[in-house]
Amino acid sequence: MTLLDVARAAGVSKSTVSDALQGSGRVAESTRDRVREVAEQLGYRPNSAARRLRRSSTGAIGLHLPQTATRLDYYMNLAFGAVQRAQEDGLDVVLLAAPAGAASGPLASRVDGLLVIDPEIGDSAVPGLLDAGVPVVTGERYLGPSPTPTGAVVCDNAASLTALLDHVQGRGARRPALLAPEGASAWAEALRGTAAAWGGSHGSQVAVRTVPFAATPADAEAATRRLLASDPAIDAVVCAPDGAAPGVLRAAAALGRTVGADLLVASCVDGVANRGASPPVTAVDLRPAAYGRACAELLCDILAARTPPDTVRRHAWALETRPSTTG
Amino acid sequence: MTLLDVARAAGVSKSTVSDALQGSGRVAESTRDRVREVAEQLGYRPNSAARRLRRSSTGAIGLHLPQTATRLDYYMNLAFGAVQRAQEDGLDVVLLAAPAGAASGPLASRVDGLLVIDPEIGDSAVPGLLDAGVPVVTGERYLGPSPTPTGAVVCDNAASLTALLDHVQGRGARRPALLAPEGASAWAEALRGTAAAWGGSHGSQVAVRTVPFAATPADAEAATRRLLASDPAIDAVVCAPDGAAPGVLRAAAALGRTVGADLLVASCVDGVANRGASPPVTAVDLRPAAYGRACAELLCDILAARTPPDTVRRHAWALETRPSTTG
DNA sequence: CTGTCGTGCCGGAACGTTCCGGCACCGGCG
DNA sequence: CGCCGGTGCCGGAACGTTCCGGCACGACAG
Repeated sequence: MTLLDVARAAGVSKSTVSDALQGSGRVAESTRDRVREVAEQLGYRPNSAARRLRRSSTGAIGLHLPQTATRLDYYMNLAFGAVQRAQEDGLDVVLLAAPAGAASGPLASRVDGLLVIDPEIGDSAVPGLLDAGVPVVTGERYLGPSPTPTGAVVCDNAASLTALLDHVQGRGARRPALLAPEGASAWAEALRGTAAAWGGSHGSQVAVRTVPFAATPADAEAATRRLLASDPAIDAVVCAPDGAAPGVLRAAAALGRTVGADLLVASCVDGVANRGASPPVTAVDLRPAAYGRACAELLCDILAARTPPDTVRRHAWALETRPSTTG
Repeated sequence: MTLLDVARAAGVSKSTVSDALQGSGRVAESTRDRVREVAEQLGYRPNSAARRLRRSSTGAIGLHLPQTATRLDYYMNLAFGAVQRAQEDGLDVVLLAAPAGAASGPLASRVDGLLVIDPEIGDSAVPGLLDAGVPVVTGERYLGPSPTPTGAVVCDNAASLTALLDHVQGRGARRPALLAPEGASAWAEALRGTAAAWGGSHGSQVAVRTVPFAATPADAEAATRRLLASDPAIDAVVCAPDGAAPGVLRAAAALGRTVGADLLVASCVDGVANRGASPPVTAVDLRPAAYGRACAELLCDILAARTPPDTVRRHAWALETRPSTTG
């Protein structure tokens, strides 16, 4: 079932069929309709390999997630959002594993563009991806040296953490603390900077402790115990990493604190762990599916030359207040 | 940088270059080495579109995950395992979102084969995938009508649940209960059946309650409260869904039970939620990354005609005993 | 009636690879 | 010396698409 078959059936040439179906070229409207109908009826499906060869595009984009992603449902949602958006432009999304360009073929001939989510300095695959010779969109900025400018979709982490701190202050907290992720990601940097700035402008220092980028509840529990032991006046804990807040709740319970009353708890990343906790935990909803969609959309726009390759867009977040801070 | 460029540089014809690099055809070993060297030095990368067109294969496989997967890090691990294995055969993995063959092109021209993980009867995308005209490997069996036989990698869920029940019995439990997932998946069916069988052969009925396929801790907590309220003699709870076991722990704590002592808790799916819980929860480790790898490997073998398309393989699990059952 | 222009369609050449048939060459045998 | 089989390499066709140049034809102005 090729273009030629359709052409024969419709009594026109393959060029006309191509033009008719593509919407390009000069084709009479009547012919176009007829061709479309014949193609539809014959169940014609363009051969993507031939199309890609001719157009010298691959019809696919690559998606790279942090190695730690294997733990976070956040990235799963993001991935599906990206797939949905890419699909609207007829693009496939191929999942990139650790040794990106190594074993398999060259990236450039396999994808038209790349989505690199939360690129960390320590991730050895990232430089190769940024330098693959295809347009790149990063989710959050890459803080390392970048050979070429890339597009990016960024969250205003400063604003969201500020909102969180303002919120707990509004609920009576006087000495908030932050469990910040380690690592040199844009996210980690922004949180630390914002905590310091907020402390400066509000007169009360924010106590900052470091936990792993992909902290487990156990990590958060241990960090919280140490934190509250060293400074019992802490009356609010903002736990940055996804899924770790339940650990804060456990530590609070163990230390006889009442979450929502004498200890407020919040998280910088919303997720099922926060919604399902007891009490449910106030969090910043980064809306991962929409975020993935936004990244894919930007890349599609860049590929279609609808926007310059170094475009930066913002992604909106929302504060979800729950009993862990509202009592 | 095409085959022709390499050919010119090496002073041979494009056919010879192709043969030399592919390892096919009759080429003198010396020529082969020289061509390889020239290609390497020139940084030649085969154009995948041209290759695919000529070979009429796409060089990619599709991966379909349950819609509920967006919650489970289990599937994320599985996906990465599959990607790694596929990469070893030079295949890309494209992520398939909900409306699989609808908006975008026809599946058959985009992928050489399909991985359909935990296919549920209720998933409307599944029949189309099974019927896409390419080899399919399912992770766990599909219980609905299948137009053509598919390959499958299965876990012995009966054996693993039996092992779990035997384990808690060995630790003194006399009245175990199961929080089984709803839905018509092979996994759900196997668990229910096994619970009934185990109860029959051990003289003590296993109490079975249904929770959502992708139950939250809150779901599990509520179910456990109802369970223990209706039957206080229950002394072990096996919680099937991934990530929900912490809810069982919360319910136990609220009802004054001591987990690991007068109430044993275990899960049918291991994950970070079990390892990081307090106390850590005994679980069946399905080794998702290895599982994904096994699925991809089977598909690769089928595509390479190394094994028949309806091959079924087993995947090994391991029981991880932790304080929630060992005290 | 002739020249010009625009519309609608077509033929053919690419895109880069694989693979088949065939040619030249060489050594061995009758 | 002529024939034959095998080895090593090559040319060309094909895969299915897109896109460019061009041709035929009708309309319209001069």
